[in-house]
Amino acid sequence: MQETQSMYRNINKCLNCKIRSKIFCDKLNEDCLDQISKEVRHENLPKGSIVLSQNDEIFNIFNIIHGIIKVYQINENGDEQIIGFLYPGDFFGSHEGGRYEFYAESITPVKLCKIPIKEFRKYLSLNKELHDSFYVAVMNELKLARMQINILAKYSAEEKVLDFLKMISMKQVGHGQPENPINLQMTRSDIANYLGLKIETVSRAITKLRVKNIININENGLLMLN
Amino acid sequence: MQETQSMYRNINKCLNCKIRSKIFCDKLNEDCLDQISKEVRHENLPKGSIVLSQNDEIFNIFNIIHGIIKVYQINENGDEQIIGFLYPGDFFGSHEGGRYEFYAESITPVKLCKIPIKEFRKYLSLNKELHDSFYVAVMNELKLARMQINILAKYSAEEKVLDFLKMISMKQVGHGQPENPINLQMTRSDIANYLGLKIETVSRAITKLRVKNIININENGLLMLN
DNA sequence: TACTTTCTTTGATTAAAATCAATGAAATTT
DNA sequence: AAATTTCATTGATTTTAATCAAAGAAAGTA
Repeated sequence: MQETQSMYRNINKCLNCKIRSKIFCDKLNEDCLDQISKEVRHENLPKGSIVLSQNDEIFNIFNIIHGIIKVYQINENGDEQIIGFLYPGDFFGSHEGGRYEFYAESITPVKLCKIPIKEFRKYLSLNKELHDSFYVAVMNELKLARMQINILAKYSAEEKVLDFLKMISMKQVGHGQPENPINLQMTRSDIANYLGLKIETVSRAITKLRVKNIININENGLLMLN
Repeated sequence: MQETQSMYRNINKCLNCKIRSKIFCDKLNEDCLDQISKEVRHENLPKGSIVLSQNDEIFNIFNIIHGIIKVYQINENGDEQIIGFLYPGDFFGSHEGGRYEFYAESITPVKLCKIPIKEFRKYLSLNKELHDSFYVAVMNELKLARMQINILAKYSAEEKVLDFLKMISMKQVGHGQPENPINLQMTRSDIANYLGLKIETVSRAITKLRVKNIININENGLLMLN
């Protein structure tokens, strides 16, 4: 971690950030960007890192620069419930009440942009466009949650799995990847948990979808939506 | 609808509103309240009224003063998916993108407070506390969506139904009702839809919970959580 | 490379929910 | 009040997913 960075480098960190256009950062002018650049840290973390924990006090919010994060809650029975998979350009960590409401864990190596919430709030109150843009990001979280509800309420395992694959494909497109092949970085166990199914059921559903030629495995062993 | 109202009546409409403390309105000072009172309309609607429709342009946001609203989306297959039940003190109708993302339909007679979004936005930008409070309300929606995800991902129908009953009980408490008995205003069909189950399964789950003495029916035929 | 360990798939069996069907209760309409 | 419609419960059967079990594939470690 380089604590001493030139003004020039600070500007560059945010100005040339490859996810800048995906998130509220594009609402900051160069002056602002220079200011906030000084507060922001880029962190590289290996697969399996817990970035933040449910009930911990909120000190930072995060943007994903690359890699995938799984987000889960521990429910009243002590069970893990995955509530989302986050991709480059997604942000996470902001909540009312001062404490994180879920765990965030990397399922691939990740590069994160870590913004101290205190600093961020300052810019929020100064910059109306940023405020609005942040609101859009929260609304997007809500949209995703409702997408998951619509998937979970489906009756058949096959439908759930197919919808899941379509959603991941969409996510890929969202950060500039092609819609096919589908890069399933999460384990069957994670998919099963997300969908309220068992591992074996997910596996069988994928096999059935393949037999029906709704999906297929390409020459590189990667999943394709037909 | 009385279009001519005295200043005095306007102030009273919001100042003495019984849900004022439940929602962002309590962040408005008397001057503000007087201003916004002129814009706000109270509407009484019978059971079964569609208050707003998915994809319609957003002109108003709503607070529930009394009664219950069910919120649902029509998914890509044309199926209805209920994503929430709203109670007095809940607000709905605000979305990014300028169009409502769901239908809102009364399942009891309701009294609503209807606020033109244009006016509301004006106050949002003038009043930082209101802005923050509104953000809290949106975060609360997100929390509820995640609660539904946690319920839907449960494996057994019995668990889903029990969690649903607990949630409704909590909702009642939230607007000043006792936690028991549970007033299930929605039909079995609505509950089943919300939980991703069939009507018969919901009915059987309730029977099983009663046999296990986890719930019981009191002398007035009302459901009690034990 | 060989050896673990973890992850994934498939099969057989059991358990649970959907479906089909009928009846009963409640609410609404006439 | 009677008739109709809607809603809720229960039973029998079928379908689906969970569970139990084992083997094969992939990834990580010694």
